[in-house]
Amino acid sequence: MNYQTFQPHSDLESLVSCYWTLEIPAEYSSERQRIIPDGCIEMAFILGDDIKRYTSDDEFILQPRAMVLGQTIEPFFIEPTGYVNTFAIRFYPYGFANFVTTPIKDLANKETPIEFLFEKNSAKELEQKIIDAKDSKQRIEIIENFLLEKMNDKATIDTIVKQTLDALLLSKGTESITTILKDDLSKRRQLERNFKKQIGVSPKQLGKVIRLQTALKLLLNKKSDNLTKVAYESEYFDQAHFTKDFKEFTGINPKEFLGNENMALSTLFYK
DNA sequence: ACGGCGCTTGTCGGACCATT
DNA sequence: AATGGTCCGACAAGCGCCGT
Repeated sequence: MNYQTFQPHSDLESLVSCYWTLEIPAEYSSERQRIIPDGCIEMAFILGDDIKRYTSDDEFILQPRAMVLGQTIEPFFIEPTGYVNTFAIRFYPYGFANFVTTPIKDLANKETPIEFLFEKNSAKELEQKIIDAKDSKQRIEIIENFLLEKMNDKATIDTIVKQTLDALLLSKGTESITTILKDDLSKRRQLERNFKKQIGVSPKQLGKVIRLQTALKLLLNKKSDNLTKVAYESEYFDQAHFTKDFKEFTGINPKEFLGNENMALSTLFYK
């Protein structure tokens, strides 16, 4: 297995978290993988064999080979059908709205082929270029040119949305929306509307995702002492509330997660 | 498009419980 | 004593709708 991340061009670094590639030979390719919401929007190009995404226990779809995966607020499962080779762009929560006119909320909880988001020919052309490129370095160049060009006719992000988002990130998802708005309570309705449109989920939901991610990082990196401690450090009211949120976003409870889950991928992604 | 009203729905603190 | 969990009421967030 070979997982690599790359830093974006400085003009894009406020919008793009990173580029990443994952390659797994068919003979090592693994069983079902649990994907946990992390607040980011990804654009991914499948360069290897198809990848399934389960829509229920025993039903699945094949993911589009050039797609955008919007905000998710519940766990889901994917499974390689053979050789895995993926190139992807990880956007910050607010990052992707700058490149498309589609409301981001329409992308939530599913994959959208890129030809639905960009002018059809340019999407096709982009996909082909990415496929033909000889290495990640070239792919990054291609995608950066594409994005930088799109940014020129941009719909830039709302200031209230950005402020709220910054506050959420800073407080690791613990600050209440009302507190963030403080004196500007008149903006509440507007914030709700714009946040959903530009980020894809409501402010509170993103806050919860961020808070859980904080806890998850603690669990994975520190090897964690006990769950109570992790809960308090991530500012959950107590361990019981932590478990409840954990289950909501991951589908399992913390102990199961630490115990028997194949955490290879999760660990990779939450450095 | 914005701000505001008010109803519905969701969240969280807190108390408490069963299992190990 | 630690852990994973339930339930409830108060309050926060979400949302349709309406006037500007």
